[in-house]
Amino acid sequence: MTYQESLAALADPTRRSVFEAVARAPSSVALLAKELPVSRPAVSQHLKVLSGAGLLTMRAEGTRRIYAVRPEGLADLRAYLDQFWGDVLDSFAKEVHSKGDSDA
Amino acid sequence: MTYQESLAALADPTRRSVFEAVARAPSSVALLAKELPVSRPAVSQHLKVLSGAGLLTMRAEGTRRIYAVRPEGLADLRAYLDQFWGDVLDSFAKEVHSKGDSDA
DNA sequence: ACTCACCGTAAGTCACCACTTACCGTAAGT
DNA sequence: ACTTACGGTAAGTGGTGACTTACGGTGAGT
Repeated sequence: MTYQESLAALADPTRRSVFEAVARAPSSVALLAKELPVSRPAVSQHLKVLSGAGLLTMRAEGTRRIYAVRPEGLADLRAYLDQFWGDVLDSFAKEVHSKGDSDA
Repeated sequence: MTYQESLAALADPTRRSVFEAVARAPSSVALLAKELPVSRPAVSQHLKVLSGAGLLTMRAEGTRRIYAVRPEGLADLRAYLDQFWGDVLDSFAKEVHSKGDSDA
């Protein structure tokens, strides 16, 4: 149901980098900010968006917040894309019928 | 390789509506503009972006341009998402090892 | 040849968003 | 108790992009 937010979240290059880094290995905010060309608050904001889209989960560890990928978020997005396969195949079938003559 | 553009293209709600309409059935620009709450030029611009991302194909039919979904574009996006499953599973494995004690 | 429908592009405007600096709260170390 | 590291939020700014109207160019019908 949140595939819209997921798409919007992953559309931004920097935010996608954040997501990819977390996917490689769960990490803290400061650590992510160190390996990315943006400030720590920027990373924090991106993590908020990604979490809001259901793509990440957060776990507190002292003052650190460890972010990790939430597989269900990825699954939702995949399901949205897969939904089109049927439509596309139908469209192709109709195309063939309206143009081709190999009816039977 | 164009999954970045595909994500950016599908991130916009209106443009996603255009894509979904085309997925239901290949259509012309004017026809799409009729069923959407935006002007014809806006639709035309969206179609340009979607085509540029490799998500749509175009076929001329007189003065009409019939747009249809390009399955490979969808496949590329799916492949990008699937790429993370391995990473996520690895992360989980490491998480278990660093926290759990059921080693053997 | 004229007209009409279809469509892409140019130019301009407005809203949104990614980023920064500054600030404040909180948990751990000494 | 003090200091230090960590991180979320507020406020302000610049750039990008989605939309509009206006225009030009092309193919089909008469």
